[in-house]
Amino acid sequence: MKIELQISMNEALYLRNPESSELGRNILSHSVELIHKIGFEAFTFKKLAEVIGTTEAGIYRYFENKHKLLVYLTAWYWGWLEFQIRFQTNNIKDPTVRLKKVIDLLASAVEDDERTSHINEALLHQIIISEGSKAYLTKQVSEDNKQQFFKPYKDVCEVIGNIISECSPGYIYPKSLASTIIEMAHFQNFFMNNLPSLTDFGKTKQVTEIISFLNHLVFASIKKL
Amino acid sequence: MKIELQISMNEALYLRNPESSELGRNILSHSVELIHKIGFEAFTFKKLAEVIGTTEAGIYRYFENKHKLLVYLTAWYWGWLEFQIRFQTNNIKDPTVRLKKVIDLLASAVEDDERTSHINEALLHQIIISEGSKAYLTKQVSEDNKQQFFKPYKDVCEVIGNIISECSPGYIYPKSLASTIIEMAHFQNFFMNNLPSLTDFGKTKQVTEIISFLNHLVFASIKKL
DNA sequence: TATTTATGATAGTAATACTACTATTTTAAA
DNA sequence: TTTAAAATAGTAGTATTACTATCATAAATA
Repeated sequence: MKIELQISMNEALYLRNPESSELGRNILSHSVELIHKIGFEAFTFKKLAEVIGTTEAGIYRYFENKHKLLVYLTAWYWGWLEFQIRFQTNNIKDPTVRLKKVIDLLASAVEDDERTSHINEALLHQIIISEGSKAYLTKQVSEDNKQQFFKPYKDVCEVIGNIISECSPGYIYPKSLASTIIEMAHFQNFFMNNLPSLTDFGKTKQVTEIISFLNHLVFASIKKL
Repeated sequence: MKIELQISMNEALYLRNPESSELGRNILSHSVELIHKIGFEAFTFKKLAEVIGTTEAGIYRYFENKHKLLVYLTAWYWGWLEFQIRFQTNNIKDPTVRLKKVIDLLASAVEDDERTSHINEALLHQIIISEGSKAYLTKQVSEDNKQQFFKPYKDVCEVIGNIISECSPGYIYPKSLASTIIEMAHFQNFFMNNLPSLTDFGKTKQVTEIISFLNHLVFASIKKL
């Protein structure tokens, strides 16, 4: 039996639901590939339309502009990741074990998830690493936030913050520590591969080392002194 | 006596040295103001030229494009900050005290430095917080890195990494911890002001709380167990 | 004084980021 | 079954962006 995994998206992110038609799904899958290939700055709706074999205007019927599309893709990613976290930590009693599992999920290279047909999660994970922060590092961040565009990201942060608090009820920075490990899971990966002298993993370039670093950082922080 | 502070810049960052002429210094000072005001995405050389009262072509004689200008400004900032760190930690024996001072410098709101006439460090600090990562989160990061554009950033990271190692010679992630506190000094500030639920400082919005968080994070991490 | 150098003004091009309009197909109601 | 509404596709056009090139003039310097 094949189970389809549907992630419910904020309707203000699109003009027409891209999950609802062939063209829409093509926009999602090919935008992931194209952004991964040429980077978000060089990515345009015209180039995307050429790849898909449709017209620029066709893309604009689904997304207002490329910023909205990036926010859509990041929101999708965080929604998908929250599901992964809930699924993979389900039935694990010990919050410490759950927290370790979360760090694994955040930092590990993602494999393409068969349950979501059109989006390649492995490529999307790479995009989140190198382009993800651009979704909120803008002048419109507050307006976008009012429209709840970043809710999936904040939800993941909250879930992780809650596990941290479960591990260590007295720790007073659970949310900041959560956002720190989320961001660092990505930044240390980017640095390791592109600016290796900013990390201690430049020689081996192993994600497992990032995981060890993050585990040490987190468990040292929440330990009762 | 007024002492001028000159930061030596990588020559590949500009076409004509902006420190060498009135127009060049105007480009620097007004680009800081304009990027701060409208954000890097909306910032164009045409708008900058209008503000300064010159022409677009005039700006292009100094900088190849706005990306190079952003990289210039971030490199300038990190050069300036390294000087601040060396100056303010000079003659302090205890590496622990030095490390605390560094965290203060990274996270604190900057005041305009009288010794650098044209650049407003307070505004530049805000730009680094919200736009700084865009200098390296690009497809050209490796080429830019080969040209040493990020050396000032890496130097600051190395200085901090060395202090960490001095505090705790056995700690095996000094560089990654250094890049973590640098990035988090900025990201926690951005989150606190724009996406407060990602932090524990949303109520007071006090930079001192970020400093406490970072101090706890760092000293818990490097403590011998 | 001659000459390099910096700035200014104007124009032009290709690409980007859209919007508007028309044609066609699909669906759904009368 | 006819007809009208709705969705989709394609064409064309505009304003802005991101430059480049040219020429004139002013200032600095040799």
